[in-house]
Amino acid sequence: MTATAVERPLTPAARRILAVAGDLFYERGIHTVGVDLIAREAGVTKKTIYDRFGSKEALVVAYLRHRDQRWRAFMIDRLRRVDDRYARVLAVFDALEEWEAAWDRGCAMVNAYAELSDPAHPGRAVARDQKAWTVELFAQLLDDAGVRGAPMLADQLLVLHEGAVVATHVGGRDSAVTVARAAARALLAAAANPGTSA
Amino acid sequence: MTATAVERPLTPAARRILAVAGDLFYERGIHTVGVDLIAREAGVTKKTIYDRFGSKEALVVAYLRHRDQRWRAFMIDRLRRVDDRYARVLAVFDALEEWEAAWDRGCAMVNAYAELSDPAHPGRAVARDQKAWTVELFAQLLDDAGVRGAPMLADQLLVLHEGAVVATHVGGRDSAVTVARAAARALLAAAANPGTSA
DNA sequence: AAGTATATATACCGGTCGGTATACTCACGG
DNA sequence: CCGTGAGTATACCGACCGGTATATATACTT
Repeated sequence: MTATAVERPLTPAARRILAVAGDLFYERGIHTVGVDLIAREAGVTKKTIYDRFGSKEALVVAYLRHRDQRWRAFMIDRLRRVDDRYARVLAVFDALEEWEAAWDRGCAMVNAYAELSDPAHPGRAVARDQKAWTVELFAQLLDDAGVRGAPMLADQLLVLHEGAVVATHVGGRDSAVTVARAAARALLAAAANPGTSA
Repeated sequence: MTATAVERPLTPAARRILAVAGDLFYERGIHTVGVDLIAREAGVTKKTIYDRFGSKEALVVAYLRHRDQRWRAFMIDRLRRVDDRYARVLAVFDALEEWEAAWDRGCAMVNAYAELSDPAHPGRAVARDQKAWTVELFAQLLDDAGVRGAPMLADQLLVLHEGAVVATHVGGRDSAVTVARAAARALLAAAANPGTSA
């Protein structure tokens, strides 16, 4: 009963803290940003941070969750605009391209995984959940499009999705999302029209 | 002339430092590992570290370079064992699977990119170079296999390669390399036997 | 009017950060 | 025999780390 705290709405100061911490964590990394800096930038004292979030670790988890929610909401919104169920599968890559253009430091979940080396850190579960959600999204979209009998395809699309982000930022390959979408289109076509190959 | 230092062989202490720092940086992350810890674990004083490497940043770069060299040598060795030029393209994923089984923290280059938020940090160039080398490797293998006229394919294989690593570790999807190899096989077959699809 | 929640300001804690300074030992090569 | 390179030991530096303590002000509820 007491284990799961009630989701109370954030106080104004807490919202400011989360916004500032989100920007700083994403842009400069979790370890390099101290709570003193967050307090200063948010116009808040350290005590307020600890009163609202309890610890830096909890603040990091809140940051990752918030970021994950934004990403999911963005993706759902973009997919809703696409009528054709078949095209909607590939529209994930259009949305990714748009998202990528707005952020220059890659995937916050992947970056957090890299920084949080302790397997027990709760932030890792947030990152893992996002990837599970994404592969489930692909599976759902494929099912909606009537593409069945290709059990690996949703996982393949996840791999293309994650690889596109890494290739863009770490590899500096600007067209990686386009490249990934072309691969996705080919795999999707092969699964939708079986028998065209030996 | 004086800009590029001569590659002098590492002293025994320097080798120990690099080995220990490599393990610690990879396993726990660059920021969480201090030079005091490296000195202690390597049985060396801090002064020796700074005498040999000059700064922590330079030590990080040496770590990334060393790691990159190991990876390239491993890949080249594994590919040399495969006679068939066509199969050799997919053998990259077999080698990756073997490599992945030996390391539990994903790609050191991707992790370093996440930690080194300063775009000017020289470690970033090492990470980028590895991805450029990998895509060039794919392009060479495809050319050797006689697969031409698919200009995006090498980049697509890189995306699958990087995505497989992320999906494995961040996403916890154990079969991601297998999934990626299947996708690579399908894309390769389509490029090698054109005209089987509309 | 009292109590609670939210916030401020300021000072402090022990510990670690990357990096430097000083002094000493040892082995090797001219 | 003497200098040089490689190494150890130890102490120190200012800055920052995550986190806590204390005391005060304000605003909304009941």
